[in-house]
Amino acid sequence: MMKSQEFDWRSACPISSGLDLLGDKWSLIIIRDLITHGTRTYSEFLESPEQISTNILAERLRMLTSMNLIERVDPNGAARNNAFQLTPSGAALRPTLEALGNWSQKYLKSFHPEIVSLD
Amino acid sequence: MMKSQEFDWRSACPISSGLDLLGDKWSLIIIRDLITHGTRTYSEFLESPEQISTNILAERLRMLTSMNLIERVDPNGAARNNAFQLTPSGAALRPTLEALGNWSQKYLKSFHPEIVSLD
DNA sequence: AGGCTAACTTGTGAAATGCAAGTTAATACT
DNA sequence: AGTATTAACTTGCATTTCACAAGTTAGCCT
Repeated sequence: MMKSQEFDWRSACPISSGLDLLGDKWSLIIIRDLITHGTRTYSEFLESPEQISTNILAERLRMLTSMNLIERVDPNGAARNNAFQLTPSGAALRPTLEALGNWSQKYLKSFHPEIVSLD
Repeated sequence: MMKSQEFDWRSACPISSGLDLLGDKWSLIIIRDLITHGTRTYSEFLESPEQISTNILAERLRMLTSMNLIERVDPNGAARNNAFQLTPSGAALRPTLEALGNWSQKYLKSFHPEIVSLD
């Protein structure tokens, strides 16, 4: 188990620091789902086509919450049906995800023909 | 060993597809070094403060080359002192990295006080 | 109050990563 | 020309992360 406040940053570079936090296959998928849908419950995240597994989802939700990128819609409510939403700092990742999505559309089509366009 | 042409894409979403390729701790560090320095040899990559290990570096250079994001400066030359450079599609990742760097600077300072500003 | 189900946790095997050492071949030196 | 040096890797093994399946807990509904 990892307490996210005590991260091991590889360097002082902002890009590498961003990757220290979000440079894995799942964290930004969670952010994407929240940008797309506004709020999302635990089981709604599981329905995304990428098929995250339950332990990874739980751990990422914990870490994203501890880094204040996401929060419960009802902070004091019980977990059941208590969706997550982006905080301002999580929502501020939108330009990064848009840039990545645009890049992928443009340059991955030849490797991945089924890739869809963003609207 | 992985032949990058036969990637397992998790979905048709451009964001998840970008992360399938680049969503790890090292690929975008290599791209960053090339954006910053123009060209970089194998041993120059090893000097970056993040300290990639040699096997991971070799594998990532292979896969980024196979996906046409980077290339040798001298495509027909021997490996020794034959630096890498970005192709147009690799260079097109610049806006994504800038967006990520800007985000990190703004929102990670409280967790990582030593983080430096981009110029 | 009993059953259902959302939100997890736990256990175990597989894969990715990190670390140290070894190999190869091009260049530099004498 | 022969030898030493070193850049660019590869290999083997320990460690960490991840995936998959199953189990647990606690709200909610009737």
